[in-house]
Amino acid sequence: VSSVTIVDVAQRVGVSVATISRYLSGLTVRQEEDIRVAIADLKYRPSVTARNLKSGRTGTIAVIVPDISNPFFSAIVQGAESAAGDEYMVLLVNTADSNDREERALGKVFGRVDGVILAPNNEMTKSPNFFSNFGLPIVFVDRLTENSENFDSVLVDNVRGAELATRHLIELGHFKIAIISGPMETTPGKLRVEGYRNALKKAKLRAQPEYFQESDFSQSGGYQAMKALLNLAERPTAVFTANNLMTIGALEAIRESGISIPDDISLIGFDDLDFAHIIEPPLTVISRDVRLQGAKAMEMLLDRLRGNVSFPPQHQMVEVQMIERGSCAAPSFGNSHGLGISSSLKNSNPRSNN
Amino acid sequence: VSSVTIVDVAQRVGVSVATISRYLSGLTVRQEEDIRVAIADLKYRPSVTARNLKSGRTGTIAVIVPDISNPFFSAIVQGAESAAGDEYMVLLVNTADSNDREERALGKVFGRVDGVILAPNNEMTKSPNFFSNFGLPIVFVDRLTENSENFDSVLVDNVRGAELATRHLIELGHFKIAIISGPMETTPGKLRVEGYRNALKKAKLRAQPEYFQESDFSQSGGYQAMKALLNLAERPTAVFTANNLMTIGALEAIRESGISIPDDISLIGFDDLDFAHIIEPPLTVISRDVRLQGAKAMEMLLDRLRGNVSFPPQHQMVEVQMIERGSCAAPSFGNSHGLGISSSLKNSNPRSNN
DNA sequence: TTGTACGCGTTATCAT
DNA sequence: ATGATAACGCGTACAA
Repeated sequence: VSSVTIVDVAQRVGVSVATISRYLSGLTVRQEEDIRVAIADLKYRPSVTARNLKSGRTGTIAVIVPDISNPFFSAIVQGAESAAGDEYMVLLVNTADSNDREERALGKVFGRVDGVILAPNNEMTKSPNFFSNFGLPIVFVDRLTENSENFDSVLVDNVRGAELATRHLIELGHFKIAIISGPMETTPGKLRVEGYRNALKKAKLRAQPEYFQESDFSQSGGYQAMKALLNLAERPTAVFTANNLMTIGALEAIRESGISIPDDISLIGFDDLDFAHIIEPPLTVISRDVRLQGAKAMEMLLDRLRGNVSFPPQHQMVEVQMIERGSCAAPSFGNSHGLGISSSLKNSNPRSNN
Repeated sequence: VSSVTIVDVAQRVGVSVATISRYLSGLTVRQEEDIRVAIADLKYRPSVTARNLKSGRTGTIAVIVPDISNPFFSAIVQGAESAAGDEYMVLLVNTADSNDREERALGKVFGRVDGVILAPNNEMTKSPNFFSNFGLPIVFVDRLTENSENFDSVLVDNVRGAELATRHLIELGHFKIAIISGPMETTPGKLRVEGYRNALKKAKLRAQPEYFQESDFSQSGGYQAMKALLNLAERPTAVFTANNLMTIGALEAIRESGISIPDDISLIGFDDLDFAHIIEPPLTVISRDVRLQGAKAMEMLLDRLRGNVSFPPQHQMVEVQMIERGSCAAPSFGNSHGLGISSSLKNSNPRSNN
């Protein structure tokens, strides 16, 4: 676009292009001052593209996520961007939860970037193979794929987080504990169910199939799953929602049904919501530092890029913590199970609007 | 990275590089089949960088926003990304509300992108000059700068939105109406105040200085501003918060103070929140299609890029609409001040819900 | 310190 | 339809 090249500057000053190039690289040259003014005068800007071609590097890193509209992935992107520093910029791609789009995205970024931070749609994608072919550095964030153990990754402690949540409910006295889970073919989907089941097992509680709702990590999915749970003859007294969006959906369904948190049902979600402390009751959640997770992914990638390509794949984990607020309480046994009638009193409250 | 180039393929097949290049461009060549297998065999991938150098185009568009963690800007980015199509990818930059970083960002993206979508930090930045120097297509989104009328832009109808909100409060019977405004040096900050004042003027209401709180579009800013309003001797009966984040902050402050919405105070915000309908009471807001706005910006840019560089600067506007939910009601005069009885007849209608 | 000249991987022009 | 070759803009080894 700029059309004024290094030769224009050279001619203007009356030196060779090499001299200009050296000046640009910070080397000491004779006519520094003349060159400076010539550059300013001509409004010369070095061509990034030409430099890329020479150097073989692009100064760009791709961040590929399934759903930017999910605040979780926004935060990942934000963390990665902030950690990129002055040296690298981030190329953002949304795969819209489609494996097809994900693979095309990988094809599209190839050659434009020096590395990739990928949150794959699910574990079935063949992304790793793609990259092992070409030797592009890649780090997986939040989610893995088959064979991805050969690559760097930054996960969260999914199992522990889910166990923490479930145990909390158990300790409050619940035993009819449901889970609204993400897709079992995703890493967090699978592992959070594992944590849930671990906790039940340790408490010698049986994992009842009707309390397991596999959903899709979306708000509407969470809504429908919660609806289903509420329609059960013997509905759970507590539920663990496996991600932020589904927690919102579940909340919606609960609000709509007119039952109250935590009196009628306890709710705990994986990942905090920025309004969790504002609503009534404030939501108890399993939380983690998402931006940090994104930043760590970027840092691992930068390490690779800085030549330390040798060391074996690193697998980092971000800690979780439970933030107790007001959405979990001991179960009330007044109305509960026993004999099918349980839910008859539910429709006693005539809130129809909204 | 791939190190296998077009000449490798050419040698393998036994033709010249020109032939391979032609095959790649879709022209008909003799040994199509041989070439195909050679490419697959060698795992050859054309160098994007080399192509960029030749063509002078990068296939990339920069999207520069002040704060990706703000869901509003996330949605802008998302809209832009989705509208980019197969031809372009988006390079994301966060300026973290710093003019310095914004200008450095412009410098960094220069040469790497074919165009820019910019939401400037404020109207004081000299970004437009920067671009007019180099002739890089740019479209402003959501915010303008001085002299930016010479460039494409996609705004929202700020004045109308603010007027709508304020008028709604007036019609409910409020006359002690406060605004928590964004920075006056930003476009939405300035124009939403204008709309607020317009509405007051049309109703022959005086804009009282103590009811004007200039804040910074952040959650904590909204929180503090609302705190200040609540501490007033004669506190407002209604407040209009000029963006999403400040609405959240205001909500926090109100919750904390123990007064109730809408009985003690009415609240209406500019821009919807994804949990606005979940909380109690659900929030009345001025809403717009943010993703559409981002998508429009991208489309305008693509139009320019497709050669229609000639037509004069376009200034599009996205429509707003009010979504009435439950956070605004007629003022209750039980506890309040002296004798502004004027609007007493309005609270005869007990519309509280939805 | 400076200049010359080649190469980075492609595409496009010009002959053939 | 194909081949040779000159650009694209820059960095750098080499020689001076």
